[in-house]
Amino acid sequence: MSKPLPLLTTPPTERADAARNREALLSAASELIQGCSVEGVTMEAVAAKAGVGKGTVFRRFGSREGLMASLLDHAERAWQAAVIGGPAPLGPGAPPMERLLAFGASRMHLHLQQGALIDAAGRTWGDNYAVTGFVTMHVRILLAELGVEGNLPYLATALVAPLSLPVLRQQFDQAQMSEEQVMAGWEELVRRIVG
Amino acid sequence: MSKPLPLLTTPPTERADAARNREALLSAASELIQGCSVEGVTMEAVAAKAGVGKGTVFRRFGSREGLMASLLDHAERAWQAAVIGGPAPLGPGAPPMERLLAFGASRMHLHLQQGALIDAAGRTWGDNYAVTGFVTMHVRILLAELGVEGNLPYLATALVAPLSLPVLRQQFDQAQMSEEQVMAGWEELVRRIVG
DNA sequence: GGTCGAAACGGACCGCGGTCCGCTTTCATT
DNA sequence: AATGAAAGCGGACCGCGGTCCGTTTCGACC
Repeated sequence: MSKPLPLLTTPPTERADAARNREALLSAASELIQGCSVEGVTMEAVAAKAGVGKGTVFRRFGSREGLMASLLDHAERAWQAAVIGGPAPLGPGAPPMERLLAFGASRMHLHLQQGALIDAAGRTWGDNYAVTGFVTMHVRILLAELGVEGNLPYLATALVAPLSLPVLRQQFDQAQMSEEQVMAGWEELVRRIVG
Repeated sequence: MSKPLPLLTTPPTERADAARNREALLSAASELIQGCSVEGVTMEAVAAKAGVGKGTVFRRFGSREGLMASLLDHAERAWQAAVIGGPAPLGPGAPPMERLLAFGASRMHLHLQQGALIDAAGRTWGDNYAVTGFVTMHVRILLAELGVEGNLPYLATALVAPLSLPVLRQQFDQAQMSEEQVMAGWEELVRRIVG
């Protein structure tokens, strides 16, 4: 019996040992970050803790930024799953405006929680289309459900932009705002744009 | 005759040789960046071109990011001067809405022009209050002149956020937007917020 | 089970950012 | 002009991110 059409399964299959090492490295990195600060974690330390050579880490993740981005990816997937199929109001089921406000609060907290990791991942994460694309698309759909008319792609981007880490930092550290104040400001922005 | 109240002149005076070296280093860095890409310019190369030791560069600017931020500072000062006292509509004299739209276009172009430098300066630049503070304050004042009511500090931040480099990159590289499309989107955002 | 090509591995090696400390320069004071 | 102390200087040195290439391991096929 012929094997089931390789092209339909997983064309560029990852070797078993490679997959094992990827998991070991992600776990090792995760644990080391618990212990020290993110900046204090070196690639050599991660490799050692995972029991592999340094070259392997770079082969798997390309760079330090790539490794950090992979760690963020886990949290991001969980968050996206909560948006797509989790409990309301973040997930489906609540009215669009409630969902939108829940989205803003949730996204803000995610960015603050993962702040150090986001910094460490740099543009490898920031330019990740799977992230920015999903987020703006979600907002865009909610805006459509709210009956907003106009340039929805741009408006969605404009709503997401003030939730970015640099902006949040500026508001907390320089403008001395509290999380509640930031969320209140964002809600006002939303209501102005929705009209 | 006593010297003129040191506390009122320049308490932490910079020594003459130090000032000379600062200028030499900034010039050297500037010229090297013309020749190579920003990432290709090393601190040692800057030091060598300026005819000083490597330690001096770090003494003056603290870090590579600090040096890059100092380079950006020149362009930023010129831009702020144009906003404060340059020709309309960016400078004073034009109606607030015209000034605001000119501001957006000008700021966008500045970010795009200095993109590589902004990346290289990292948070040393991004957390610079003299920059974010000036920009949001300017927008805030224009919004006030336009009779906008509500949380002006937040609205100003929300208008500035979509002009940030990561957002612009996302729009150009991922969403395939042209500069005109981005500006049109921003203008629509402005009109919605101004009402 | 044996064979073979491709993929993965590991650690020596390199370049750059950043630090450190003994030496030199500046300049206020006399 | 002499002087003393603080500020500045320079380059050897360190650690980490990233590369390279000879060796090892996997797994597809016989």
